[in-house]
Parts: sequence; structure tokens; C-alpha cells
Amino acid sequence: MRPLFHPSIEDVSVEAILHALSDPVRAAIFAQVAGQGCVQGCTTFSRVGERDIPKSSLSQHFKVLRDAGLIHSERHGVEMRNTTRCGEVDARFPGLLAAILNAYADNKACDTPQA
Amino acid sequence: MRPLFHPSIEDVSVEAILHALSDPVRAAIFAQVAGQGCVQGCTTFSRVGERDIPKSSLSQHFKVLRDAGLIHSERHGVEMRNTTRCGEVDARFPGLLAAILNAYADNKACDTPQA
DNA sequence: TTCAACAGTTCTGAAATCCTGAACTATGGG
DNA sequence: CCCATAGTTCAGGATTTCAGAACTGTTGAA
Repeated sequence: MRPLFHPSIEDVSVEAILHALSDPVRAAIFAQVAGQGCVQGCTTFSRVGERDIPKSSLSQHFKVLRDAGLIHSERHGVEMRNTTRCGEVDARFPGLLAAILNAYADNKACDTPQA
Repeated sequence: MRPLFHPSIEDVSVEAILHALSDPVRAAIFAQVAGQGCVQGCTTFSRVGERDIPKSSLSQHFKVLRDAGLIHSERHGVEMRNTTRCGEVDARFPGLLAAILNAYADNKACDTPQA
């Protein structure tokens, strides 16, 4: 198990961010981490919306978010502590994350009006 | 040649938009169309940055932007008239496009400080 | 009308990427 | 030490993307 890689904020690119968040599962994960400030572990997301996500896929999703510079992950014993890097990212690309999270929130509101 | 398809604005999704704009070539095309209001034709983009883009790829890129609801294309004789759908998209997802275009602009400024 | 040039599109196969089950690593508890 | 838990890595098949070649559709000239 190689140590977790986190890009420095100057190496974070818009395209990587957009690509990472263009997947609804990853967007949901990120929204949740952003909403809670800190979320324990991948297993929290074994189910997103309707779908069951296998843990190998979850691990990859977290890696993509990490590589894109969107989250910071830290091992705490057996589990993972994930936090967003919203502060840094927002300093570099002002308003970007807020607009995206907002758009997803609006979207969800339309999708499930009577849920 | 099947007629050009444009999704209605309610069918436009955040993920499709982010996916479309997560490609730097498409982002450049879209930024240009957005900047000019109207751009004639794909061939305008035979070169983006350093890269030569074959026209079959350009055609695909335009299709992705169209399917994502970002641009409107109309045949005028032999060539194509492309316009953005920023207005509609911005009404649906306020601030999203502006934030993304801004982020790309910032990014480019960093990439080429002495060009 | 017929022809050539031009602007894009579609087709197709190769390359890259994504998804996920299975095997693995690391940590903590009994 | 052994097992359970949390996550990672590997390997493969499925999907997506890229780009050359062949095609469609339009315009202008002869």
C-alpha cells in the first residue's frame, strides 16, 4: 500500500475537477464530505441513490477525488478520515465548487419532486 | 445525415455539462463560442493551443457540446453557425458556466505567464 | 447538368479508460 | 496468534474516445 498522494494546490487543474465531479456518484460523495466537513470512510457510501457501489469502485472514486485535489484523506487506524480541500480550491478557482454543488442540488430537487 | 439534435433545457444535466467541459479542447471551443456570441464552423478550430485537431474529432466535440445542451448549431448552407445556450443554461444552473469559464481563464493565465 | 471544392458527418478499428470481483495489505481486538 | 474490518491493488471485460477514410449535402463554375 503506497502512501496517499495529494497534489499541491498549484497542480490542481480545472479539467481534473470537472472530470471528477462529472460522475454523479463522485459528486454525491463530494457533496456529502463537503456537507459534513468530515466523513469516516468509504463504506459510508456503499449505497448511493439507487445503486450499490462495490468497495473497489468506491476506493477508485475516492482516489479520483483525491488526485483532483478535491479531498484530503488520512488514515486513522483502520479507517479513513476524508475532508474537503474546498478552502484551497476556492482560493484558486473562486466560486467554482459552490456553483457545481449548487447545480447538483437544484438538479436533485427537480429529479425527485415527490419523493 | 440525420438532423441535429438539441435537448430541451429540462433534459440538460449537470453531469453532462461537467463532462463536456472537462475536456480542454471542448472547453476552449465553448469559451470561444461564448466569447464571440457566434462562431462559424468547426474548421475555425483546426488548431487548439499546440494541437492539431482532426475534423472528425472536432465534429464529435461539437456533438458532445450540443448533446450537453451547451451550444446550438444550425446549418447555414455549407457551414455551421454555432451559438451558446448560456442564457437557458444559466437560468437552470445559475452561475455554473460563469464559474467554469472563469476557472479556465485563471488557469490559462497561470500556465502561460510569459507568453 | 455535371463537376469539383468545401464543410461536416458517419463508420470503423485501435487505444485509452472505467468498472468490479478476487486477492491482497494494514490495523485493532480478543 | 487469529480473525474481523477497512481499504487497496490487480486483472479482465465492457465502455468510451480518438482519428483516418469514406461518405453526404451544399455551393459555385463551366
